[in-house]
Amino acid sequence: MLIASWNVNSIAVRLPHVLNYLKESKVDHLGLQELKTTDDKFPYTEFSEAGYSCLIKGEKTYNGVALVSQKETSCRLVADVLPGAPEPLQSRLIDVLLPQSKLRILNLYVPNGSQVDSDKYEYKLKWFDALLSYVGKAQESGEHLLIMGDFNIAPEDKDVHDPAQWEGQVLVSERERQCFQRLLSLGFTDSFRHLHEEGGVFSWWDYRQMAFRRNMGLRIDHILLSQSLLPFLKQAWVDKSPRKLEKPSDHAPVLVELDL
DNA sequence: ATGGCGACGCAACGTCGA
Repeated sequence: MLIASWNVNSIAVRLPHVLNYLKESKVDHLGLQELKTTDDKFPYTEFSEAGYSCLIKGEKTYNGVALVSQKETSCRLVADVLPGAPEPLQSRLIDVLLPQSKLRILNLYVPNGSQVDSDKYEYKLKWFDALLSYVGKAQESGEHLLIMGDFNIAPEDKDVHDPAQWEGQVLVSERERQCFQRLLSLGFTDSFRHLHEEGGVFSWWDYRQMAFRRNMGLRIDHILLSQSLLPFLKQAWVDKSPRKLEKPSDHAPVLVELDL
């Protein structure tokens, strides 16, 4: 089973890339973030014609998440709102159960945080507190749990192209990293880091400064696995190829292969 | 040099992202 997470920065603009990617990569489940569109404008038909069904939580202009799954898999929406998330409510979580494999997939778009000491930074930390509570409750179900998405947190300095330049900034700050560690402490494993020790592997590169060409990036997109899923992990990687296309998203897909 | 790029809403440029 192939599972991927991709911040597409507008599904309207990136639809051709996403459809091509499904065709080439044969992923079974693709979590999308930053749809930047409302549910009624989501391109259900195009995905359906490609053999995929979609559970989505859209929003006008900002945010928006979806789980795109091969049609033959039965999927049940568990939640599309994060209880206890701070106001204003934003579309940043979709929680889907695949009953056949007893696998629960949480697809997230964690708030960016703007700048340390901003209101948005506090929003991010509060949102993450709500997430920790939610995940704690989800664990009581006894299902396999996979948490993926754009976390907007680079867990370690080796996930940052220039740690000195980024020191203390949003996405790498100590409080954000503590949030990420607290989530791992609940019993989750960063799939990529579990299989790869090396730094310098990133999932996001700024559009400016020719950052991608110079590999000036951050690893902020992650797929976390519950302990019960870890024995099934075969591979974890970042696929940089879509970032090389014309008009790319600033993020690349991150993937896992599970022997489920 | 704190902007560079890109999407959105909307019809000029401000907001947001990371």
